Amino acid sequence: MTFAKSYEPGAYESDIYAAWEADGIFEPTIPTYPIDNDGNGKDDREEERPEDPSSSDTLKGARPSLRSSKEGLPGRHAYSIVMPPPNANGNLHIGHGLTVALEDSLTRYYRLRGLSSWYIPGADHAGFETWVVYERFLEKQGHTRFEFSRDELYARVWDFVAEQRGNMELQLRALGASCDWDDLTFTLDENVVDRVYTTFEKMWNDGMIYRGEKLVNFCPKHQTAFADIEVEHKDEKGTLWDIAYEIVDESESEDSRLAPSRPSLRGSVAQSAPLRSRTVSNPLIPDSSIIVSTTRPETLFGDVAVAVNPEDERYKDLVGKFVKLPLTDKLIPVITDEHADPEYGTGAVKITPAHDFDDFEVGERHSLPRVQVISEDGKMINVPEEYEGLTATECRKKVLKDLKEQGLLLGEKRIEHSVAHCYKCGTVLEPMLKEQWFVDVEKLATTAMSHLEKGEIKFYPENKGKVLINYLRGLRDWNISRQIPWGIAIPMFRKIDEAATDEPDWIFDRRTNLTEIEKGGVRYVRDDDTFDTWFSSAHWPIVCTNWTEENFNPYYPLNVMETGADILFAWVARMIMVGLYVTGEVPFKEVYLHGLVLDEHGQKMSKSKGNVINPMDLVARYGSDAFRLGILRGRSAGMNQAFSENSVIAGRNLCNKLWNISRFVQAIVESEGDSEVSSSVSRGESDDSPAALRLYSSETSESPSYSTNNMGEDWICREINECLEAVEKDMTEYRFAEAVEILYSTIWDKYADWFLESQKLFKNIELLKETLKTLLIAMHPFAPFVTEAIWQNLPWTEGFIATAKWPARLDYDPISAEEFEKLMVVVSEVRGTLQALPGTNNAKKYGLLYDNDSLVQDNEFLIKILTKVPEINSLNGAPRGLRLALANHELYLDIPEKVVSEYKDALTERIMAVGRELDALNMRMMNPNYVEKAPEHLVKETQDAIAEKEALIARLKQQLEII
RNA sequence: GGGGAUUUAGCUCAGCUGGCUAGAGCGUACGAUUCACAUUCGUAAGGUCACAGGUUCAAGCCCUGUAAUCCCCACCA
Repeated sequence: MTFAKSYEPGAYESDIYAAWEADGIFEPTIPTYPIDNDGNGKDDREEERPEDPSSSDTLKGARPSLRSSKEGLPGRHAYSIVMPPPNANGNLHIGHGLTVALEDSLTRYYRLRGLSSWYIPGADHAGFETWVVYERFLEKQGHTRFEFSRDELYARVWDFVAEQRGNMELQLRALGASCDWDDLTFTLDENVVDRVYTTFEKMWNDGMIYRGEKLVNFCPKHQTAFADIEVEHKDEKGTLWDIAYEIVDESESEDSRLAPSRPSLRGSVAQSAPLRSRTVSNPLIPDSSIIVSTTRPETLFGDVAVAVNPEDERYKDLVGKFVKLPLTDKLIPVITDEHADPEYGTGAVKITPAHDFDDFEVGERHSLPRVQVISEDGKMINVPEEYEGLTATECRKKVLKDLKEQGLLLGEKRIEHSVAHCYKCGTVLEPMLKEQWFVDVEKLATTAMSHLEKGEIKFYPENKGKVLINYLRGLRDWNISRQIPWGIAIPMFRKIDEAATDEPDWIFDRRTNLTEIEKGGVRYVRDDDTFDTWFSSAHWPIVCTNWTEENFNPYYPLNVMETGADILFAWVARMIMVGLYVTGEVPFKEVYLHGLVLDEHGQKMSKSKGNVINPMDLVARYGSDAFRLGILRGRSAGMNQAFSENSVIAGRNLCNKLWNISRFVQAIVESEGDSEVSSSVSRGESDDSPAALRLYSSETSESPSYSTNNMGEDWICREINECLEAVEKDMTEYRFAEAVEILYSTIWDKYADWFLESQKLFKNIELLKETLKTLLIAMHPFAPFVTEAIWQNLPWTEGFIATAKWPARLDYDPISAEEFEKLMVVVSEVRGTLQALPGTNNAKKYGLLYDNDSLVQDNEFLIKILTKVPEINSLNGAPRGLRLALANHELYLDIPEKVVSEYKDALTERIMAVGRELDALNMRMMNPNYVEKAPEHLVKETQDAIAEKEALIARLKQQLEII
């Protein structure tokens, strides 16, 4: 293969990925194995943070003996990370692009560091999301869900998803995700379902699962309930109506008091007995009524009380009395409850436990019945005949009209209040009384909090740990039932043999493939609901790593959980709770949360705004590496940050630069190097040794294959070492953008602009090879394709760069490296001054004169090539030309006096600028406290700087006088 | 009401343990061009670090307060 003139990602990427995959280099190398009889296999693990492999002896040397009796089964050296499973049914969006860029960089980095890295891919059945898509699909075909049984629907969606699947996996490959595809976990895989059932059974046996009649947020369109977290609250304008409830004389109502009943678990429509109509006071006189305010008049039929605040003096006398529910004969009591806010409206509030979350709680406190008046399909039930069957909206109109006619509607006003909406279709959610399965979260949350408070999980950004604790503190019981067929069936069966009174009403059974089962002669029917997807997703680290009770698993807990900050509560919190519950360990040691990718103006991407960026489109145009580099740029943990094509273009340019650097080095090696020399760099790994084994090949302190011959060479070694150190630190701290930035500047500004330029003069073949190799490996986690493409093109590298060994530090002479910095200052000053001179193309016109300056004298050719001045000579005789503004050098540009005088203004400005700097330094030294209290080295630095600037000013002034 | 963030160059963002003469990319201006790369090279301009106090020898960074922007949770009869 040869190097084309520019890097064409499209020509390499898919072949490279296929080669990686064919060689199985993404597979982890450490197996799990049974725990010994003593059962404490886990405890032998040494506390090891692979995130910090730079500490010298972490990776090299002694293969950790996890158990002396189990040779060859290392317990560390494992690095595991799971992919938040993308929807199996969809395409990747920009968020997935970021996810892969982050996670794959980590995976590749730790793979290069020699850890057995396992990036476990997944696909999500995305219960509700996919269901919505499928239902729409059904509708288009003229069908509805009600034509099919639950099992039929499940089978149909399975096929539907199977058709779509694979697309997403191809896209992940295109992004370079170094996943082990054999271990892809689908959220409906058998092992997932098994594990979920096991957990559910355990919870059931532990008494943490209960079936409760509670109010749930119910979407009338999708016919399913949601968890609190899935509800979207929006502020909307609404109307608040004042309605008079007539007060009934206590004595009259004594006999027909509405008996408060205990809310039974099953009793949904404990309807009060209808009461005969009776004479009442004049409704038009407010004194005879109690006025309540409501935004939902149609639910008044479900009212079971009117509540006032216990402190509210206005209603003291009314408490315990009864009021007549308008449009009916029902009498309901006036009760006291803190919920009633004396400041709001009239201070009296109607209580409708079956249709309002607060009222539900009030009802619980006062043992009030729950009267459901709106059914799941949105029709009125349990209401007077003339309202029966109306939709809630129709009913509202009629109720208002009828109230008005009776003079009971006393007022209305427009208000703004927040309304719960379906996050998918925007329909207003109806609080609905339903029996659902709930998880009692108290124990789970308490345990999770205690582990979090002990700092067992490190969060990036740090504050999210506290946010999570705060959330867990107020967590309410978790509704895990969903009324959609596409999901994991809840393994609970209800008794249908009425006669079997001794048997429990509900039993746990795994045979969810059957709608009806028999056990002990009793027949049971399957609950048709499925699990909330977060209930199964909460097991993700457990199921992806194949964690079991029996085996020691070096990949659990995960090293890191990387996911979106927006699902901290929905997912991360639940993984922690369930992980602890199932395994007793936190499921991951660190959490990195990324924010949203916004458009270039900081706006959220949305289809309606038309500002959606498709990552695959950018990959197609600029290459996978360019995309990855671009999206990591300027990004930090937890922040919603803008993204634009420009950053991808910058990434593309870097890839091309790297390509051309390699092309150039390769050309030098070919033209100058002889084969004998080049063979000495190969480092003793035989060609046929599998990649996996090379991971553990001992790292030795081999003597370098090169020697440095000039200060530029020492300098680049030093710079590369610093770069490596920075990248290692940045990766440990998840500072991806910084890692990319230091690589960018090292490769471009230092390696190409200075070192390679100087190598046009001095060619150090071995050093060129070694430094290029080092930079390529360091760059590989972020730009896997171009580095591999180059690696494969270079004749002196072997195997895949993807499984290469993270480079060791380069040897160099630090004094010589420091000298090069001085030379750079000289070169920059020459360039800058030439630019500032009037006229163009100055570099080629004027030579450089030095007086008694060994740095310049010794590096004449190097300076010439870097500044492009035509000649460099010793100044023989009196100074002439333009003196350069360098404190420690006697350097002149050989310029005619006429041109020099034109430079006078620039020179004056220069002197002023240095003067300002000098003043600031002097101010500092004049402060006795500074001299006394600041660290000694700082004071000395200041003194040195003053001396230097004073000397410089003196020289420049001298120059000015000459002009 | 409770909680969490953000505010630094025209734009998007770094700035970690206080030592800064505040950085990068993009953009802008000027210049270059056979010799790896115009997806290039060189040079430069561009800053009241939101504001007001405080601590300190020293504050972009720490403390107090203010303003603006944003997110999450709860409530809104």
